[in-house]
Amino acid sequence: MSGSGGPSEGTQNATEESRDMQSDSCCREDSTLVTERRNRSGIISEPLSKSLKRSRAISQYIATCSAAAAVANANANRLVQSSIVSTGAKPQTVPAQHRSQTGHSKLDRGALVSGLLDSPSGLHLAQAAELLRRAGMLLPMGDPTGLGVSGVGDLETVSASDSLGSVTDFPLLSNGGGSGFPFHPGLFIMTPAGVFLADGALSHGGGLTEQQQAQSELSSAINGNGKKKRKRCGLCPPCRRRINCEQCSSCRNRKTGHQICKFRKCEELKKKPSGGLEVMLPTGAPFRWFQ
DNA sequence: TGTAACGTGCTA
DNA sequence: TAGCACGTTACA
Repeated sequence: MSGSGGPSEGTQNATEESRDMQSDSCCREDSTLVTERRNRSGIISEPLSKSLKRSRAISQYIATCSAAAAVANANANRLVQSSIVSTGAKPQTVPAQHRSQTGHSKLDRGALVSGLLDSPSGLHLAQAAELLRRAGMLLPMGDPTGLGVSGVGDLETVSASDSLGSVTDFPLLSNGGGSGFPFHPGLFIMTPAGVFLADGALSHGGGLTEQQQAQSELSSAINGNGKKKRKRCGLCPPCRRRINCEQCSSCRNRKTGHQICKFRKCEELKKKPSGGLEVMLPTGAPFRWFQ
């Protein structure tokens, strides 16, 4: 709005920034870039520089970086397909191109698992998984990527028996072979802030302290009436970016704008909180839990 | 207590 | 509808 740099400059900055973002957050942890000012969070305030001259559109950047998540999703597909069967959604095959260009092997296990949980629909599957993990309730170790799909929406307690007829609608939730998810869907409470465990769920296992912690977060989310501040997903390319461009309006107006650098703005937070129960499957197909 | 950053209303 | 400004929240 200030137009200090002129429109064309802003565009170029964006593309240059994007190029940098690609190399910075996607495939490497290049410490050579981080010689600039850092805040205590490790965020670098770095003016756009010559290092950004080889650039590409942010959309390209995002597409490329999303490949890492795509690979993770591909792994998850096998597991999610059983759910897809009940929804009619058609699985997609991740292009081999994505597999070859990701270089995501540097991602640690946690990030990979989180990637599997990441939902482009703005839902907080990663948060839900974290809560589950804390409560010692995540899927058996034999299959760390064995994740069910879950959806969030307005504050709502979900009863699978009421809405779905039976747990068989959730193949991954079936405890039949000992590798399924051992909890009834009705034990979950879905809120705009994420998926949480309902009271009874925590009595099934896990350390008491962590149960209480998860329960506390549950209460917090509920008492907040869904108004609780959303947090950055930490998984999307912008979130993984650690450099403030110092050029965008948010950076320039940081003191008054109180906004994060536009290039670091979480993709999930850009979206409006979902009001429905629709989630995006790793296959890219929308999936509505109920209705 | 300071900083970072989300939510939201206002304005162009 | 996007961007800005301000209030507010979260966290170290």
